Amino acid sequence: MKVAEPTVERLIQYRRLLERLAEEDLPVVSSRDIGDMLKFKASQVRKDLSYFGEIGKRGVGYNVEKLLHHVSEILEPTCKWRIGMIGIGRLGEALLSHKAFLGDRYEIVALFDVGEKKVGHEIMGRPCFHVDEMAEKIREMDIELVVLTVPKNAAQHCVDIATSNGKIKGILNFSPMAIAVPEDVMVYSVDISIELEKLLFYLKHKEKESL
Amino acid sequence: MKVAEPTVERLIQYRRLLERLAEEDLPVVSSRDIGDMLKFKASQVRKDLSYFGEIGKRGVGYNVEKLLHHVSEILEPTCKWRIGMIGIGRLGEALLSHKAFLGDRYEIVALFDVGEKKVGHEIMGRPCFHVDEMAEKIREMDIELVVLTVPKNAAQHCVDIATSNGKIKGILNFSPMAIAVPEDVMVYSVDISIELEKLLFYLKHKEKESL
DNA sequence: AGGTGTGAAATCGTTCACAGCC
DNA sequence: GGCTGTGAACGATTTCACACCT
Repeated sequence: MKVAEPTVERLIQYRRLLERLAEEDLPVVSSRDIGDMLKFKASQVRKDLSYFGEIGKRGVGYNVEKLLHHVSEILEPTCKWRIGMIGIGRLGEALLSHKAFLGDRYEIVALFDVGEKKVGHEIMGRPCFHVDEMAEKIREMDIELVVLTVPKNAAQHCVDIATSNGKIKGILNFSPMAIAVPEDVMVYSVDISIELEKLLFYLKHKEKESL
Repeated sequence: MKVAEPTVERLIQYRRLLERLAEEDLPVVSSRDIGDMLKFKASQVRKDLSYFGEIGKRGVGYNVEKLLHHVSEILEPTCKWRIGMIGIGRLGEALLSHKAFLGDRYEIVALFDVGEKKVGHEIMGRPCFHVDEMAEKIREMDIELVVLTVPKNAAQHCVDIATSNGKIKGILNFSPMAIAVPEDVMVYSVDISIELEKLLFYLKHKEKESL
């Protein structure tokens, strides 16, 4: 079954919200409640949730526990992913301790860098290897996913090494580069300056309008 | 003139690419070249670029300098934005030194936190104030934009204080929360775990398919 | 009454295909 | 021949509107 990307994005947010609501022991929510809290239209919420079967009760709403279970099921990965992080600068270190990477559906098992102060040491409990050993370690350690937090000049080089032995299935790219990868590797990018610049652009336009 | 969000996103990437090409003294590029480098369809590139006037030469391509100037003009803010950063944890510090915030179109002029070790000190050259002083400092220092890098429990509270005096026009939110803001405040969010989870979701689905 | 599930309509964004210019 | 600019076709996503259930 094919699921549209905006839908997946919202499902992830539903799960997050539902986890909170479940903790607060709220028994039911309506699509309108969810929409208000997450800033989506109620009809959008209903469409998303009905996509995987009828789960709500007409006239009542959705049972929080049941819905959470349902949504989690949809999102749950089949296995625990082993992740390598390339580039342990400030951003890399920040991400290492970031909640996003503390889930139990994945684990950062190895770090890669080129700095003498890092290679050969443990950083926040994970071993750090030299980028030159990366292909080897990826194979040895069964790493299928990498998080890329290197400066833009190094990005493509690191990607080439990482993907060279065909083990890597996905890359989460924090560098501001459009990286080239083999066909079967999936890339998602988080580009901080794009979001900042978008905000600036639309702020400018709103100002113009209101003159 | 209204510009679609995906278009703005691409324009930002065109500018980035063109800056590089200009440095390399490349005189002209075609829509196909640009598309290949950024992974967009050539027709998409042409549509985006023609949206603001005819700027290319048929049979030749686009003059790099001229196009860069043109695109920059479209994206250029009307003023230099003064930014406040709320929450100086690891992520905040990483962003402080991140290239995204080093541009000359904006400047982080103040930091806000609650930690004793930070408040009252300078961090990477910027003064850090207590969150309780935020409303006051925002007014005094003419801050119109905030970057929010606080834990999720603190997010809404900080947003409420920051927006309380109506000076703040935009928020770049790094916390995994749908924050509530006054109508005239624009919010963009960078949600790291959403991107990671999306990647995991589609990787799972690709695996299933290929069975 | 109140709230879900869902086809149909509307909106938004991308891609095609080709005329027109260099 | 090569490449842009653009209306028209297509595809994707959101929203509406209402039947149906409790």
